[in-house]
Amino acid sequence: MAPLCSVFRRYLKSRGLKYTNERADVLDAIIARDGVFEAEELLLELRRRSQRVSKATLYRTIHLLQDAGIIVQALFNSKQSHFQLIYGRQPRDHMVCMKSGRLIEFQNEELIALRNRICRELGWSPVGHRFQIYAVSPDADGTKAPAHKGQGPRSQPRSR
Amino acid sequence: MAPLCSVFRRYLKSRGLKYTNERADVLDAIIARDGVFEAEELLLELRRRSQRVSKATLYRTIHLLQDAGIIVQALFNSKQSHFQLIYGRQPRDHMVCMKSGRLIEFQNEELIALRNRICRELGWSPVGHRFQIYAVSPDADGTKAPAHKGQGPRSQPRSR
DNA sequence: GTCGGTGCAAATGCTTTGCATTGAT
DNA sequence: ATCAATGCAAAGCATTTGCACCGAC
Repeated sequence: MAPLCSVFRRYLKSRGLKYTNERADVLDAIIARDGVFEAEELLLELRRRSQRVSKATLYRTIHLLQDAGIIVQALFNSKQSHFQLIYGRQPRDHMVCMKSGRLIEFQNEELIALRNRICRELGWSPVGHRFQIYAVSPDADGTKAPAHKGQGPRSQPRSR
Repeated sequence: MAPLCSVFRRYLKSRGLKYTNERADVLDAIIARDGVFEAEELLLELRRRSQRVSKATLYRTIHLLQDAGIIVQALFNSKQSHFQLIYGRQPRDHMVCMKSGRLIEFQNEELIALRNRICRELGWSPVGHRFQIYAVSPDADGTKAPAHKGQGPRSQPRSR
């Protein structure tokens, strides 16, 4: 499989766009994180590597990477967007603990098969999906941890 | 099954909160829409019925309804939140057309079973889930419709 | 040398909050 | 009467955009 940077490069070229240092740095930071990430975290990662990229450029690059099929949106709690590297990997789905906020990723062949079957039955052509399970992790069963900021199925009283 | 308003009422009472006209109106509007909705749409629905509810109250009520387990968040494209009535119904999952933006809901027993199995295998206890399929609907195959504002799997060039 | 890219600061747009007033119990 | 709820306008915050300067091809 071609390294990600050349995939990106090829994509950019095909669109008449340029492969700049900033764009390369962002992609590197994403590869380094290897998991679900949000924009702010990437900014920190970049700073850690003393690679300065402005917020504006970061967001613009994230969009390009989505178009290029290298990353996709993931998760859907909290108001900020989360992304994950997808190119050349099995798509991963997520399970979030409602008590501790712990997040794990998993893959499931059956899910894909089921997804495709559902589409076929309705006459649609599958392109992608997003699946997130809300659950309670075994290690958090008695705990009342700080919990994720997001908003999955609610149940706790709000602070107000 | 108890009517929704009394479920809501009971929830509010249990928290020492009040059942106000505004809250009742919001719930009614949600029931009337019966499907996925966003805050702004509810505001319109309310206005149509000449029931004036401020934006602030609407959002506050939406949170209460989530806590009460009457509605849940749904979808995850676009930046605004989408919700759907859930209390006393089978949870519905969604399929969004990447070309036309068309949205359909579906239910699938197998999905729930699969979800539970995945949880069990990992030792977690399922609470809920969110599943959205990105696909192309049969009727939109050749079309280049106005498409949803959201951001599922990207593929089209951005406007910039 | 050309366009496209970048950073900055300002703008957006959804959602939340502070506060004085109003209303349900 | 009391304590919560409402509406308004202001504040928040992640993300986007306008613009002048910079840099990849």
